[in-house]
Amino acid sequence: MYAVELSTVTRKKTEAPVRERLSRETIADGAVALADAEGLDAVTIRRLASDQGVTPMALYWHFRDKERLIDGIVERLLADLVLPRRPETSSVPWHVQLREILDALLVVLRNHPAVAELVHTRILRSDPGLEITERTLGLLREAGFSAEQAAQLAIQALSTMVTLVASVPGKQVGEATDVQDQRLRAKRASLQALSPERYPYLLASADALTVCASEPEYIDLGLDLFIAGVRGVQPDLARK
Amino acid sequence: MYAVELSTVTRKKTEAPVRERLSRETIADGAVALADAEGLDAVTIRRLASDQGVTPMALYWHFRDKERLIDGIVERLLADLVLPRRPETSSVPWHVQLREILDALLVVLRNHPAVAELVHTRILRSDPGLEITERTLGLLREAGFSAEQAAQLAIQALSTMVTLVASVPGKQVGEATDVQDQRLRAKRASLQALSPERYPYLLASADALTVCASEPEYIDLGLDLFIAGVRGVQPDLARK
DNA sequence: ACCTGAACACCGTTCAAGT
DNA sequence: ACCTGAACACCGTTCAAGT
Repeated sequence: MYAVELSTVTRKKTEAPVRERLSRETIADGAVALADAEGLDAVTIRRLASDQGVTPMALYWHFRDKERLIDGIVERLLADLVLPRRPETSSVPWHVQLREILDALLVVLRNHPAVAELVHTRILRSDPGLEITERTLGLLREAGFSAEQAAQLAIQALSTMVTLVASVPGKQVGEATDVQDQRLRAKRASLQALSPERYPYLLASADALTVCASEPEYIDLGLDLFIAGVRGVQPDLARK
Repeated sequence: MYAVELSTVTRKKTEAPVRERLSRETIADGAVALADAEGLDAVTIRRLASDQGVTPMALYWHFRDKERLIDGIVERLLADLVLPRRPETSSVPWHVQLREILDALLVVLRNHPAVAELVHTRILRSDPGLEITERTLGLLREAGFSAEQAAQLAIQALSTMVTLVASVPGKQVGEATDVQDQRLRAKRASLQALSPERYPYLLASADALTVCASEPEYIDLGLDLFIAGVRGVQPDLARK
């Protein structure tokens, strides 16, 4: 693991001859950029510090510990969230509005898929996260769900979106293209080597299980699936 | 982080005076037990070795690296998977069978929620994993989905089950009860401190967002949701 | 207010050597 | 075949000190 990092990665310090001041924002931005480029594992305190041309301990003035730094990353990510305006008439069905809201979340997650998973446990720690949860809960209540059901569905909505972005088959951020090709080739081959008697369906879907032909299609299907699910479990009394 | 571990955890070595032989199975079992007891973060090569009364390097004779060891954990977990028999008549609708299969997966995941997330990228590396995927694909094809759609839905089915178990609100494996209480109290308080004008629905659902009143209910809702979703996106021609 | 230096207690892993 | 010892290149974090 370390060996791979050492041999394939050249540490590009982004330090200017004279460094600009550190701040929570520049650190978090650096972390997002690093994750996008080399994957989440590359995001360490020491690496972030060295990229900024600064001692690891410098970061501790801005964040209490790594956990808070990660909170900062998520906050930075969700800051870009643009929620659709609340419609003025009540003519737009709740499930259409819910889809629009979740789509807005998907947009920011897909901008930085490497850090998407971090959002999972941290939605309620930022303003935009509170906002989107509030809107989601409102729509679910409108659909007839109880406060408790709405809470459970809202949590599942958000984590489904995160999982969706993080589970696109064949994708692994920060992997060199040749390594990725090699990995996928091996995976496909191991599936195609299976017994056709025991695993006919696996063989028929081997390609699609290995790599996603169309990422947008995959994501859209996941969103369709979730919305259809919520409509399917909607309390009968409120159905509309 | 380390400070916390050091102060709250007493390293109980399970070594007998005379150690029994190591094996891939005993190591993987130890890892699962450790994760159950103290959370996934506690599972390190060095800790596992020390628990078995052995040098860290001893593990490298049994597993090429930590990645493979984790594969071993997942294999161990999925070995307990008991799939329902294939019904002999075709009178059982596909979605009922799909539910039974996913329920079987949920059973093993819920046995060891701490390692559930590891299954996500590793289903196809074990025999039982191939088996459940094959069955899932078969039912989806029967429902009228294409080989590609079936693959995408199968992946989402499995990752939804994993996420479901890993996302039960308020749960965090390997956390001392008093620490957990404190964390949840703080979370609830921060939600209840929100502005009632801006966040009326969040306030109404604050408790349910903090901690799960009923875990089985939460999981069941998630499963209902998924099945309803698949039925909702089922190609019209094949609907039955 | 913002950052550095030195130190500590951990990681995963390699390589040569022991039985 | 199975395991140990010593070493390496990393981690996050604390604490005291510098400007």
